[in-house]
Amino acid sequence: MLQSAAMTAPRKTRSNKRERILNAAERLFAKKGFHGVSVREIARAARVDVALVSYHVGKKAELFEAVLLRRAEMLNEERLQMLEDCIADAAPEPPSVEAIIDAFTHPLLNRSTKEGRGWKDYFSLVAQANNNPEVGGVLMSRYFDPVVRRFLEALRMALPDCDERNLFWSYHFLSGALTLTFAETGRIDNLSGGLCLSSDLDAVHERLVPFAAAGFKRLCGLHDSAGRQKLPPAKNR
Amino acid sequence: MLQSAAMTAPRKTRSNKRERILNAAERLFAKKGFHGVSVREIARAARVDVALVSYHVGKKAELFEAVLLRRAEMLNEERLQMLEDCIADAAPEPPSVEAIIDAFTHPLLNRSTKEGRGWKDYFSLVAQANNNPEVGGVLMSRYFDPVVRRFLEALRMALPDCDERNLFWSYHFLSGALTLTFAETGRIDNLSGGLCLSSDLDAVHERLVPFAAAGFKRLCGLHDSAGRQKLPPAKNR
DNA sequence: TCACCTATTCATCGAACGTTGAATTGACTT
DNA sequence: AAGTCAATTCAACGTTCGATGAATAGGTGA
Repeated sequence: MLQSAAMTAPRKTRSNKRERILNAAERLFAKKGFHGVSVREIARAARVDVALVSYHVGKKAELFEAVLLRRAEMLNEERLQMLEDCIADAAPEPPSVEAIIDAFTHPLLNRSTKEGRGWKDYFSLVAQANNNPEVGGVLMSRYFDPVVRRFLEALRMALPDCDERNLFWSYHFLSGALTLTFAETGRIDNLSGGLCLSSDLDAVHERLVPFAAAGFKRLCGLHDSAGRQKLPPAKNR
Repeated sequence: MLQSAAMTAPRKTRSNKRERILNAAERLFAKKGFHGVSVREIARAARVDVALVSYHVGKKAELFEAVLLRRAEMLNEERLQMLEDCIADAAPEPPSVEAIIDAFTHPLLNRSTKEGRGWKDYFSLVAQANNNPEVGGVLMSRYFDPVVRRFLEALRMALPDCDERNLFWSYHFLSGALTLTFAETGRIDNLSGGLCLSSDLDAVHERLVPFAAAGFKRLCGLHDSAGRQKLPPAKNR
């Protein structure tokens, strides 16, 4: 994006080997995790000499970040656009909680179903990273939280006088549900005897939005602030 | 549990090195994942010779399973007991959705807060395993799904005529929210500017139960089956 | 034509990996 | 006192790891 001409058509050289490396890394990191794959294995899968990985991308950790960053940018753009659209559509009323959550989840679930395998691998990678104590609180925050803050602002419009901590925790629950979906581990296939499929993200999209919206409304109060129900103390046992 | 006497007081031999190995493995697997730790590093942390790992536990993969299994058994016992209690307390009425979800989550969150560091490490390990496509659909199913099925049966009592697929997916969302909580990545600390803390599982427990219960009721229909609201088609865009 | 620069290959470094067979210890039985 | 057996240590196997410096190829601009 920064170097305009040199990136798109630099005479005729510039092979696609860097892309091949990133693609292979994406697939293998998604399948086995950062430490579960060697740089040599990635290079082999990309049909590229090992030293080219260092040359084009850098060290192994930099390769991981490059894979993570590559798709995050376009994702974030689309999510913000969809959020602005849904705010504009509802104006001057605030948008519904459902519409906001849909703008948050739809660009992800839709890409994973409608586009190539690369996106599925990418989201599986995100799922593992998000639950990893080494990177979940750092890389994920860096790449995605700026967008998350915008969505939280919108949710404050839809849920006025909402308690801040309830809002953050509600988002946390939504993030966890979405994240486990991306992992596509097949566990629900087993549990449901084949009635539900991890890979059926359309089925998730139909259900995650109302599920999470109900949770947000319950915690963050959809009623007038006077009549809001109090949380149970949860001090049993 | 099988060998009764030899386990508890075998004269005086039988050091605790096997336990030390499992403890060190639990901590390091939780921090860096299966492939991120070497057997030698685990042995070093346990202050034990490398070969003792193979002798007492077996191969690296068997060590991982042993760590996972060790606490799963007592967890499952307590969860089932709490479920039976909550069913008995409510009888002859079916228990509330909130009570069932509390029986499902409380034994986990409570141990993680009230007991030693080992339990926190264990749950962090579970969080990573649950989101890992290599083991999330196999090991997690094997160790925890028998208990999950019992909870789903109870939820069918509380939510009669519930659509089966909605029930499974609702559980999936709950599992994701709970799982991300266990990871304790610190991401919400950053996002909320310190207002919420990953380590504050009491705050989670207060909120996860009503959040998830609202989602279950929304998806699985708390009203009479005639007046149930239909899901939006989600075919927008 | 020649120098230049990027892209690519080759060869190799030391370190760490998981696992195992053989040797040693030490408390108990006979 | 000798024997037994589980627990533990020691040493080493062959393999793979991430990284890099030096050499090569090949199209481009001077």
